[in-house]
Amino acid sequence: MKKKCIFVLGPTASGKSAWALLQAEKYKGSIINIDSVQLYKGLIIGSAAPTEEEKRKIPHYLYSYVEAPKEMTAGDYLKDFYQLLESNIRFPLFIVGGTGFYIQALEKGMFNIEPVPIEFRKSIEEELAARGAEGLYAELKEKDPDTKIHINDHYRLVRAIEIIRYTGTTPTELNKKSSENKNEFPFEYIKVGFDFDKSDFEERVKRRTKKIIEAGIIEETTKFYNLNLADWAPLQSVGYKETVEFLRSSKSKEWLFEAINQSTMQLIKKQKTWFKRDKSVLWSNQEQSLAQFLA
RNA sequence: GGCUUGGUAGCUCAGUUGGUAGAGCAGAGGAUUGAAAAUCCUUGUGUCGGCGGUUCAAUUCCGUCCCGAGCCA
Repeated sequence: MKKKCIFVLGPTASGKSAWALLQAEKYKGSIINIDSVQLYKGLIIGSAAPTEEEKRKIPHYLYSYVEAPKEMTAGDYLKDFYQLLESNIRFPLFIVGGTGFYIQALEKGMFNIEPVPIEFRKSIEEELAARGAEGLYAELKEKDPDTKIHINDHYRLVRAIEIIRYTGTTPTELNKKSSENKNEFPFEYIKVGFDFDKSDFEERVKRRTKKIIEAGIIEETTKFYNLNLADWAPLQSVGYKETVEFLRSSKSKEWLFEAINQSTMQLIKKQKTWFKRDKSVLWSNQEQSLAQFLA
């Protein structure tokens, strides 16, 4: 039988994990995480990562395994993913999560350049801080006239300059090459999506936020906060960044609830925008689609 | 009751030496190739508390009333 994969995607709080768990049991498959926060060890409550009990039922991979202060990148994720596939894991694979960027990276690959040394980026960032973005942006425009990067998007600006200076080629060029090479995902796959209307999400998110706070996101965050890890990238994510602020400035628990609630709704909106443009996602009759695909 | 002060966009507030107003946040839409739950872009008509008066013209000045805050009784 061919090895098959099912991407289970959608905004946060859309019920994809629960569905995937059921289906993985039914088809005796396994579950792989594709959520950029659930990767980290110790960030369980705030990211609504699966519980130990859930993980016992079905093999789960790439959950809670990255230890602070390590920070993951999409490239690291790809590496870990393919390394995992070298071991003997059960198919069908349910790849579950809401990080569109990672899903895209798996599906279409990423251009293959060697990691740029940190000093490289550091010097560019210093240049940016000292002299502003104009110079760097002019350099980018000169080398890569078709760039879509905005001058205010400093993160992408620095990354583009780093690529240009280190590799001598441009992001646009690399992009073209990688789409010609088509490093496609090596298995047969479908993508099923889960989604709700905004008003339904409002209800779900309120419940989720309440649960997260009651389950102890404050305690969870405090552990990292006390280790001076407030700047650790994953702690900038929804739920944790609000809790860090809560710990820093004596805000009320009501404030925390509202803040997490709002950020979660914003996250959902952004995730919807990401998934909307992927026309191959099956948004309805997920179970039939799955049965058909696995038949 | 008197004095002071405030009432401007859903929220917090700028501002207009008189020519009907603008930021941040929120909301809406979008981008997204190693931070992605991050980062960035686009998007602002609202009886400028009510009613009167002065004026060619009032959100701006004057009067009065309503609501909030503070102080004094």
